[in-house]
Amino acid sequence: MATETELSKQCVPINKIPKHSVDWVMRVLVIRKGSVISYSNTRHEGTFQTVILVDDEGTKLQATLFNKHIDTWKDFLKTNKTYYIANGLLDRVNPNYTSVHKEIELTITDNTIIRESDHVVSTHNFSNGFVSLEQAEKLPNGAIFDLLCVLVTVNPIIEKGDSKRREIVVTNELMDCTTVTLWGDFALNDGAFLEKLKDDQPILGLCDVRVSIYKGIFGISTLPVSSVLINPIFQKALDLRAWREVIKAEKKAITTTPSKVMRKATEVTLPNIMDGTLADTQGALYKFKAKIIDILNTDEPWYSSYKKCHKKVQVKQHTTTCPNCNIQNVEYEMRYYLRLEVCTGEQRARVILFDAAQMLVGCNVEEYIKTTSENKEECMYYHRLVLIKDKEFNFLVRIDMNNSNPRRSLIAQEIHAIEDEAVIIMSDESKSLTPPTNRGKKSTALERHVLEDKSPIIVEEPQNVRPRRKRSKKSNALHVLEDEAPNIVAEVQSVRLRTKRGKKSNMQQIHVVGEESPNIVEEVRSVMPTTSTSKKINNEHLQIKTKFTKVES
DNA sequence: CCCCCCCC
Repeated sequence: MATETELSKQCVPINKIPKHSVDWVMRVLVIRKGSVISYSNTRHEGTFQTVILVDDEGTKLQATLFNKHIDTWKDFLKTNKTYYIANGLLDRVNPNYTSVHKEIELTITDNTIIRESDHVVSTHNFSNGFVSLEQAEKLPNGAIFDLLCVLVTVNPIIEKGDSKRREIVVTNELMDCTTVTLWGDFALNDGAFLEKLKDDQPILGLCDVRVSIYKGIFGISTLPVSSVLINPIFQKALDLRAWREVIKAEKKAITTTPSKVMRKATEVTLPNIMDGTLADTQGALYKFKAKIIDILNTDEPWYSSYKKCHKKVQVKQHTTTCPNCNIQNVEYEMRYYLRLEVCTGEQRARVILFDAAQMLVGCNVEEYIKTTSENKEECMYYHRLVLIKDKEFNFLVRIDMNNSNPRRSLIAQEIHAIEDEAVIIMSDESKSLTPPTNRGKKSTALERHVLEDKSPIIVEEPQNVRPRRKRSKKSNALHVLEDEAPNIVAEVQSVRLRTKRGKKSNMQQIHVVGEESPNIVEEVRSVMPTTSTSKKINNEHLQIKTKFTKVES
């Protein structure tokens, strides 16, 4: 048996292995180990298992184990660990199936040697391929890409016949929530694990997922070759995590940060809106700053709304009527209806908030009615509502043309305290999108898309929120390289290193996985910055963010 | 030696 050093010397990057060669050694990090799947077709029946590997160059390769090999290597090829693999069958990809590598895939044979390694596989190149949601949104339907995002919600699994799916909702600092549909194994296993973790709003690295546009709405789906990385530890992911920590420290719901529509809306002044100089385009949205000077219906900021037309229903004894639709016994629900008096200088206006009232109050209307009816004076939501008076807000409104009221009536679709936005909004949409490296890799059936950021408006690159590790003086070339690229250092590792003071850790994690024990949840928690650390990060982050200048959209 | 990618 070859020693680790010997194996190490023979190691070749995946893309440098000569075609048809059987004499090679690769060193790879496992980013996914799929479930064991049974199959039966006209030719064969049996079981197989798929593993996704990545090497130092960021090249991904799919490995398949069949039948007895699954059991042989059951304690090997574990997610987040590094292995030497030698003497596998490197075959051309089957064009009928998707693959993570455009040309080759690996089959584990009787001759295959697999050995666990202590080596830390660099995720530098691998992490370069990840794009943000706003970059992903520009991709055409069907494009395959790697995404970094923050998990917001996990919906229940839906099973229809043999098909299992589950929707999760993700976001990032500049995007609205986006739905990712997890299929099969991803819905069942990864989805269940994510559900446990969702309150921590983990950062997700979704590898080889696909753009899936339905009815014009941008969405994302997993493929059989996708991988789900939970809390990846490369720099891009840490940057996103730093943003999430800011939001958490501010005790804000990640979903109530200003939406993309809000950020992109044309900014006008309240007099502009009220004097009729703006084009009366139906449905046009305008953004303006104003101070709330009065809440006109503090007592009951809601109404009974017919579920179909949203107009107010009349409830008389046991019959409900929608005067608008002229129908009786209609189904209705309570809906916010908050009327505000706002002003900018001398200019006053009335603004109505329907569902947007939740952004001010902090809970849905049912919760609001319930808690205020129990004890209004002790209800935190009521207090929050009352406290909006005399504060300045950014409003996103549409002008209600159908109102019989001769005064223009403004309906707010979104509202955000200005003090809040100063913290959250960074460089707006122009935040420099770090151009992804041109990997140019293709999956078999579908073109793998690499975004070309032709003319990025570079405002200012954020500094690393985490201090770079000091360069070790006696380190060899590889170590220096790693020190210069802190994104390849596992956070789990760095946390341990900090506590263990210089003891070499054998951990190779590039992310926190959802494979097995519930201890992993604890692991995630332990990795989370402590309050003081996160405060520090926040401050640094904040300073960086406030340095950004706003650029016209 | 292979489930092929779905759905709202």
